[in-house]
Amino acid sequence: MIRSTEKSSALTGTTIASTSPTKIATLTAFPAKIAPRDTGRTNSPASAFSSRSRCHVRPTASTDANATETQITPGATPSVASCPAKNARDAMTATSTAKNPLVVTISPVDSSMARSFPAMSAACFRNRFTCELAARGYTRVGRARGRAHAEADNRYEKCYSAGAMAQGKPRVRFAPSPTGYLHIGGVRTALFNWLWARKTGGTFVLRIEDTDQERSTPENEAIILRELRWLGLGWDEGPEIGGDHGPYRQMERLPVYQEFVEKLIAAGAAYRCYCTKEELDAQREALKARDPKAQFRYPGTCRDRTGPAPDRPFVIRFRAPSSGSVTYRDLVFGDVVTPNNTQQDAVLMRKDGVPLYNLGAVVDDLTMGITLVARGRDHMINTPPQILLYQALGAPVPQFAHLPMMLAPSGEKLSKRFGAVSVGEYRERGISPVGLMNYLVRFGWSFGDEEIFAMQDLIQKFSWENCSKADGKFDGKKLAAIAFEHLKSPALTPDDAYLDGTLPFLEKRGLSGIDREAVRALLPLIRERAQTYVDAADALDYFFRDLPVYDEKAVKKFLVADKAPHLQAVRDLFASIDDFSAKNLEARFGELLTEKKLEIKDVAQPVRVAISGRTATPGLFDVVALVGKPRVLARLDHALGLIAASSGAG
RNA sequence: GGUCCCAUCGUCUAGCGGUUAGGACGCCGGCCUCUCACGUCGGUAACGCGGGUUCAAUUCCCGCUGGGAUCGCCA
Repeated sequence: MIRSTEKSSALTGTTIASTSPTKIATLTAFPAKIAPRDTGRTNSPASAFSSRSRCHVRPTASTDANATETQITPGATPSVASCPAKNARDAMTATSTAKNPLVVTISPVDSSMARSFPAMSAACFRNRFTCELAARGYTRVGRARGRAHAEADNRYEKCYSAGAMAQGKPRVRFAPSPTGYLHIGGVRTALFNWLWARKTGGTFVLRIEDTDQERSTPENEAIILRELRWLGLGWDEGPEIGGDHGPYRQMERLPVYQEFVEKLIAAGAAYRCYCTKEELDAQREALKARDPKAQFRYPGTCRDRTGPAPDRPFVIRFRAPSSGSVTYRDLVFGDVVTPNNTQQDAVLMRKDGVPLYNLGAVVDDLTMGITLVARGRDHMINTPPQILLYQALGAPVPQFAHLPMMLAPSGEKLSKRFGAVSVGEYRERGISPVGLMNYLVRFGWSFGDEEIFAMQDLIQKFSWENCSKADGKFDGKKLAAIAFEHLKSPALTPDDAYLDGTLPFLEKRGLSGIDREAVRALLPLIRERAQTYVDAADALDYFFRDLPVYDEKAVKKFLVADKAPHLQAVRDLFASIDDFSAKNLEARFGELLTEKKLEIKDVAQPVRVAISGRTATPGLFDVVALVGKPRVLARLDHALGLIAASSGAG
């Protein structure tokens, strides 16, 4: 029984009916309607639910006040329940065990589609169906592939947000290891976490994962903290500022890991392993020699060891389950199912009591109350074993969000080999920090067609839902262009920020003690010409010297003997002018040109070179006005001197 | 090889079953112009392949191919 909001125009089959949801059938009969479509093809309803299918639904405790329209009668037994895919069966089970009536809508849809609803393909219907389940208060475990689900995802996201707010603010973290400079990929991870914390009023925790004692250094840590501050990514809890969940360096938390390891051992989820690294390496080598393709797994020598413990150092291993699977709902990637039989008894803690990554991360995220773990996709493979640890600990599992990877233009992992990968290098190149973050945030995240954002914008607009899943390649030109957009616009980079960014580079050029306000006055001329703060300092250079640094080629080309009379005339003209405003200068200059029957292009370049030392500057009269009469005259005299000297010598 | 993940211009992306497949960077050309820029106008260029579902597939489903991640007492 179909009700649809038909429009007669829709009968043509080309016009789309209203975009408002079109209500459809009473779904008591739902299973019978979708199942029987046996086309005789291989794509039967059952096979439509393959093991690759992504839709999972689970009843939640929610009650849905809106569920008054059309309903699937709870308890209805779907006739496709016998389909081979467990996932699909889960979905169907949700139907049959639903406590609340379900409402199914199709939107938007044209009337012919609504009419043919009973015959819709199982796959197609399943999508609609699960979307609506999710939207109606059912937790869909994971995002389905494809876009038909986006609406539900969207609504789901809102549900989630609301839920998280009710339970308490999100706590997110950035957990770099101080084994090198702060990598721009790491910055992106930090940024996404930071944005989420700021958007939701949550907490951004900074944790230093310094358990790799071989490579971690305090210097590297200091650099990371400094760069994060430079970017404006301040943390709410972490090194140097403390917090209620500290300490925030893993090497200062060793007793915590010890405590959790003991819990795990007591619960039988972990055990002491007395095998030495050498023994295992030898076994690994032996296996590789026998069968290069085979993958070595810990043989379980100490797994069920009985009797007295050997008097030897031991590591702690996880007793990994060999059956079942781990499923988690990634905020970006949707459902991820990983069978446990691929897990092995990984080492959790070294013999010296220092935890390995998975243990450290889980214990810290747990004890620091982290509610959402957002990190690079390269960590995705670590998530199932970490969830297993949470479960072994009887602890709540946080949410996860993985970000697609940023690759070098070659498609390889972004590394030093590619070029600049550390934040410091971009700072030294004079890239605007907000511009850098704007580039980074647009990498794997989008907001319609918008490209340029102020940080406030981003905080408001950011969401996991708009993250993409595909890896991408770093593009330095695009970064430069976006950073430039930020420097160009006073709205995006206020004068004071611009000055803060530029002054250090002026100092590097030996121009220290410069009057901030004097630079401020020049900013309008500079902004649209400087892609970076380095460019800005360069463009500002000759305003702050007695004499500019003369470019050799420019001098050779424009400060030549036959231009000397022009320069002299200009010099005399300028000397006679008291109102040194750009406007007045231009007017008087024009008169001179008319009088001498000259064209501006014959004179402008020599004058420009004489005054700035270079061929490319802002408008000539702006430059003259801002360099100021005394220095302009001095420079013209100097240029005249240069010409005289060279023609005398030549 | 096992496991996991992904797939729209060269690059970053929009797209949520009907679009002349949009924007941005890059590149090319025009305009503006005292130089350099900015700005502006225009051009270039993409749905990996094969099936299925549908009146209609870039979009939903499956397979293939391709790419990536990972398989450490690194993180």
